[in-house]
Amino acid sequence: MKDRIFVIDGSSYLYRAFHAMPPLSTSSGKPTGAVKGVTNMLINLKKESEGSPIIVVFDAKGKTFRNDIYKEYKANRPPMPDELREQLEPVKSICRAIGFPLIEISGVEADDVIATIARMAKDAKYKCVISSLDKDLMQLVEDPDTTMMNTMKHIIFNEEKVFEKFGVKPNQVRDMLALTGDSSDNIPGVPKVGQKTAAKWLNEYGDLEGIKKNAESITGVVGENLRNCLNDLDRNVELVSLKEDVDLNIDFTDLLKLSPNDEELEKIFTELEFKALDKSKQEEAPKKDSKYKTILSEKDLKKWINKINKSKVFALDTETDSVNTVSANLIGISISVSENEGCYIPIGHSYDGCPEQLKMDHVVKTFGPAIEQNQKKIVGQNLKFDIPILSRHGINITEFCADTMLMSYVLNSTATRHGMDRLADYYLNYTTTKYSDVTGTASKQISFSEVKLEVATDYASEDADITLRLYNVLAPMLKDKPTQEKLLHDIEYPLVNVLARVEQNGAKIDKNKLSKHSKELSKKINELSSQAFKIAGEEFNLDSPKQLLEILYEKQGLPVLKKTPKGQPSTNEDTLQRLSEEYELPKIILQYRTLAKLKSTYTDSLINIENPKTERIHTSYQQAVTSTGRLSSTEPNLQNIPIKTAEGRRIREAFVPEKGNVLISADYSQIELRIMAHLSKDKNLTHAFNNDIDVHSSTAAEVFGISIDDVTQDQRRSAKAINFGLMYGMSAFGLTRQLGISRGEAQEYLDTYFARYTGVRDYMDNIKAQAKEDKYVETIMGRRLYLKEINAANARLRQGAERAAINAPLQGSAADIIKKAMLDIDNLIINKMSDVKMIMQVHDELVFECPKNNADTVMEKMKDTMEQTVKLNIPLIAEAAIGLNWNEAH
DNA sequence: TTTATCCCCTA
DNA sequence: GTAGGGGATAAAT
Repeated sequence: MKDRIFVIDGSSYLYRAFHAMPPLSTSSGKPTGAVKGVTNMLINLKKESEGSPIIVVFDAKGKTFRNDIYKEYKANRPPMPDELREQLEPVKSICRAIGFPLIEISGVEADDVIATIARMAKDAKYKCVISSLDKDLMQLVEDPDTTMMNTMKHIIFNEEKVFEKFGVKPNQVRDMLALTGDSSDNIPGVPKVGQKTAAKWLNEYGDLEGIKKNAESITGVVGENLRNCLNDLDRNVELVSLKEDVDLNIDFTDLLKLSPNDEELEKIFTELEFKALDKSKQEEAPKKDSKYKTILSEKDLKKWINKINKSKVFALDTETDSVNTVSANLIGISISVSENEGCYIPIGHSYDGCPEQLKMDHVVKTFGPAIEQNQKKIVGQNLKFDIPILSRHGINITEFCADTMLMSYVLNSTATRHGMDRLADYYLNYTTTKYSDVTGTASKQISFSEVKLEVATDYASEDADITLRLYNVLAPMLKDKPTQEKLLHDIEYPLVNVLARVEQNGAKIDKNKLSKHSKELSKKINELSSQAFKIAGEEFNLDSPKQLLEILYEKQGLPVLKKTPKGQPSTNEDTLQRLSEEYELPKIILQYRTLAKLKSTYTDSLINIENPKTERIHTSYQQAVTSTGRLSSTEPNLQNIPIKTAEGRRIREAFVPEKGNVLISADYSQIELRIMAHLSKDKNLTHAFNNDIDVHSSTAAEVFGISIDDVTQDQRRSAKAINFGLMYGMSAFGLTRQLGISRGEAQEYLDTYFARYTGVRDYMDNIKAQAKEDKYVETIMGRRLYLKEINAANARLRQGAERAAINAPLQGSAADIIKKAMLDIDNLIINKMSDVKMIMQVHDELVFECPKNNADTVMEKMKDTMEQTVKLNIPLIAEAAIGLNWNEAH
């Protein structure tokens, strides 16, 4: 066998490691995640190479010859993130210290250097293994002595594997890339031609020349597109072809030498605080050797009860046949008391040949009390799901140790999404078995109860195991952040049970009212469609922006006022509104849209989503989704029920109480502006709120230099736009659009505003400066939003982060406050007002249902609790009302 | 059947 | 200009 050499695409792995690893850093704050990832990879490869030479290639700075061929080449590539740039040098030092020759050649790309080395290796009769993730390099595999490997996934690409992945041979990869283009390199391909189509053509006609010759015979839109692009294809081939004769300034024999410097390496590792890379730990990659146990006997169950009793903490997870907490049946429970260990207690599985399981009754009677007594040790992932399920079976959890989803959320709301699969990937670098892996999807989906016990045991126990492992990683991270840990324990954890109750309570809807409304809408929608078709002279799908733009702009010839981000003429409300001043059709479309939206999104879907068992609708509140700390609401979203138009408010009228009850709604008045007054301590703003003066009128009086009594409706409207705009970090340009005034006028408004409200001005300046320094902003309760783009070189990204820096403390503090109010109110309900139900939260509003007779007292109490829940420099005001439907109560 | 795009509803 | 969810269509799979 020939000797091998390995060539590593350093840049490729650096980027990959940067995105795959959590943002680790040294105690002094130096980012090290990517360095660690690459280092791991290098060490693994060194072991695997069995002493063969290893060469590392990096991209050099600056443009390459490809930019001369095509000036847009890689033009859309964002600059390297600062956090990655800082890690570039350490990575190179480590490569050198390990002893790998490191090559950077300017004017060409790393890919060209790699191609050159592969060619040199071939000349010297070596086999070449390229370690990279870049598909461009696949073309080099056309040589049988050259292979490519994905070091992280341990896949070796030879000719066969390339064909498996791309559907073409390595020597056709070049042509394929020319056809499809490459969005990451900004090379445009033939529109609508992806891997599949390109492979089909290449297999049919052999190569690009063959395709070009037969271009006339290819039918359809793609054929048309191909013929339009013929001129670009040669250029594309030139761009994707690799240069094999780069002058490397080094002899091949010199590339084969290894010159390790262990002392230097040790020193670098110490500087980077890489303890885990000690020699002892380099020996073996962690291997999964879990022993998960299926619990089928009373004796085994007892054993695990003992384990729980003796444990410090344990992870718990439930398996059900539905994601809906109101109707889900308990299928099994999994437990883990130590890492790489776990058990699954099946209860409700049912399939042919299913072994006999423990009876639900027995589990509830013996295991239930064990869980309840040890509940302060429970670690879960999204316990808001498990708690109501267990509760329906008589196992009540009111307190728990930790919820890994919320730990991750409070640590950093935007680092990753917070579902378990993502957390395992992000924090443990572990790929979990997915729910759909065991149940299938869509038409082939089976219930979890039909999953075989062996499979279910592995899946469910792994969930508990991973949850525990996540806890072990996240808990120390939180210990370093006492403010965030307090937020977690004081607000987020107690809120879990409260939200679970709100969800279980649900809201009653008047289905008759909704279906009547739906029918009326249908009728009007049909009338409007007919009118639209008449004007258009043909029938078309009014719901299709694509068809609509053809009718409006191509057939009717209306002027194009605005385009969508993707370059299509826009048909959005704003545009149609302006067009309808002169034309009839846009006006009809607008009316159609309004009604169609109400029908499909609200009337019809609310009717459909009512739970047959409770005859109420149960939303699901997401506690770990928003960047700022707000809740969000799904299935259905109860936080976007219409209110602005009369027609829309009819939807709110369908939210009703049970007979004998009423609805109470209480919402914070101007809470975000009040928080701005509190945080900025601005004199003018504080004065308005302390004296209960209408804040928008007050702003109008200041900005327009008039007495508050002389403020017109129009001036108040402008002031309101300014106030809201400020909270969103808006510029004069944005205000121009909002108010339809000139740029100069808008700037004047803002200048005057800041001259009058110097506290607000200073606050905004300070928060931005602070954000640039810290890379995060905080709410009044210490909730953090990390802003990694706050110092970005790209102005658009940086300004976006600046706006978020201004808005997040306002929006997030408001979220903190209403969450605290919900806890206070829930306490009140449990202890003193058991006939009151909290049924909805809409960011600054809470909705309750309670018996009619004491509604006045309840309303006052809720209003008072909301107002007193935190003490700010200005008063908090909640406005409350009682009604027989949500519209009336608001 | 999944994914991306456009549009529109809320605080 | 901030923060969200979701319906319908059309293309990709």
